[in-house]
Amino acid sequence: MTTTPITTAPTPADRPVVARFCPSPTGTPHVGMARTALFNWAFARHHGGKLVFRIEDTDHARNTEESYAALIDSMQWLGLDWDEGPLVGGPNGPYRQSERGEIYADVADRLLAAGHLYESYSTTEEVTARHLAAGRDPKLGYDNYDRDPAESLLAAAKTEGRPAVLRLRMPAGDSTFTDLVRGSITFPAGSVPDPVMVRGNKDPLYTLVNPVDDALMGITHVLRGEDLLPSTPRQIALYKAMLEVGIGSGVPEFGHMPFVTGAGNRKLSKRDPDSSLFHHRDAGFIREGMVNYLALLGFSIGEQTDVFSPQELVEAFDIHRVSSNPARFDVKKAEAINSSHIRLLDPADFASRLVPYLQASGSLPAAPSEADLALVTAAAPLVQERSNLMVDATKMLAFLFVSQNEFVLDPASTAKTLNAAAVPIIEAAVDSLKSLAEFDAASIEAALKAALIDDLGLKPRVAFAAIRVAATGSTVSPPLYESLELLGREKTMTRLASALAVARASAVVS
RNA sequence: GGCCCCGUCGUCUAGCGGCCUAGGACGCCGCCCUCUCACGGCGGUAGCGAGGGUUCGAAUCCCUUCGGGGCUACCA
Repeated sequence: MTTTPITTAPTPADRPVVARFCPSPTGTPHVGMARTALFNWAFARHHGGKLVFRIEDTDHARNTEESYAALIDSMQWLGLDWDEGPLVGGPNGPYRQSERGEIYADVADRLLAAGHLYESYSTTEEVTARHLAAGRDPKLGYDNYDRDPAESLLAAAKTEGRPAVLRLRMPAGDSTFTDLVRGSITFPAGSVPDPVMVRGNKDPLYTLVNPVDDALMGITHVLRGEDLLPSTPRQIALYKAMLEVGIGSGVPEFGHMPFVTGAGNRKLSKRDPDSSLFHHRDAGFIREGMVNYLALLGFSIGEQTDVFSPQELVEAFDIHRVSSNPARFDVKKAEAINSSHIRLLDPADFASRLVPYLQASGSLPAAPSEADLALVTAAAPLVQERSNLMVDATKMLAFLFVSQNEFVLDPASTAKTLNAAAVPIIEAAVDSLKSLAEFDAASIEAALKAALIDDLGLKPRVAFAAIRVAATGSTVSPPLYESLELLGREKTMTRLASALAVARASAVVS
């Protein structure tokens, strides 16, 4: 038996990069999946190549249209555009495998005719029985028994009416290839059994369909999760077989990216909310923050830099610099990165991105008025640098949008500040504010300081705490004077009056 | 069990034989700033899994070992 090493050919300079992202539409988009999409996108864009977006929906039992829509949504949200695929089409479509059945059947026929595929009638039980009988480990997997079956056995199986699966005849010898992120990897001869390519019911499997499409779509680089690393030898073998029957133009290069893990060192479970991309979007991650953090999971742009834009990522991306060890998804760090990006936003941009979050939290109606939007624009700068997540901003701004009868005082804040000692403070504040000529931040500041700091001799932090809770409902709020200005004189006076009542009541009780 | 991958602060990483008494970031702990909360500034905490080699010199190269993970389907 001769040894024929399987090696990926180096990409010729005249072969433009064509990367691809090919998820299965099952469940809700996972952050690990998003990271894979991001790296393929960054790789393609960095090299001025193409990104093919393909939907691997051959498993009819698990695929859903909802999940398909979510996939598109997540790509669009992250700003990862593709050159071929759903919505944009392309010369090698369709891009949903469920619509490519005839192509796979044709390829399988040609491979079968050429002898690269063969009919296999062995059942799992029969394979196990043979291993046991020969004193081998029954977990060894398929034994390649049907490669060259005696005519009689084949005929017997056929007359029994047993359906045959189609298996790929793996070449002899070690499988060696150079992984773009891990370097040279060798699978010893005999460690990869002949894999099933087509089911007994004629349905093509992922094992066939994925390389077939990559070949037909001219994919030059396959960047995917390391869980697929063990399937690489059989895929390379399939590529070579296809080449012999005139399908495709070469074996792509492979790069296997490390897992994104959760707590412990376990794979981020689908049930863990941190695994859900949209969970984070709903919590207030902005696109730039998520892209940046996802990129940090296995890639670093430089020794002292960890905040960068999608564009900077594209410019710097180098698949050879991708780390080969798994990365934990750390929400704290992700939020810190996100907050940096929120601060980097142009104020007007920040304000407009705030609108949907304000709508989701109920502060704004589905169709906000001009006045509503003007208030958002005016208020946004007060919270832009105070927010790690967009929802932080909505929480701090809610007091501006809530009507007086829906306005509620935070119990803990109220207990701490709206007590007997607050009565003279609020009374003085009311007096100083009611006759103010201009109700703007500067005037409010001057009036409040004169009345509370100078006249009552209070420390600022105790003087303003009661006013803050009275107006915003909480001890945590945007800056006070600006908040009052935006609230307006009328609402401010109303809230001060009702807070005064609360303070007096608490004084009576105590 | 077999095959494969991985192993630097708690976490993500820089490091690709001397620039390392190991750098950055997040977290955490102090202090400063301050109308709250943040921002910002300053300082601190903490790491090369272990054992052998190779070398004048090893976080960096080799071997072993231990640990973690993946694959081992007529799922993808």
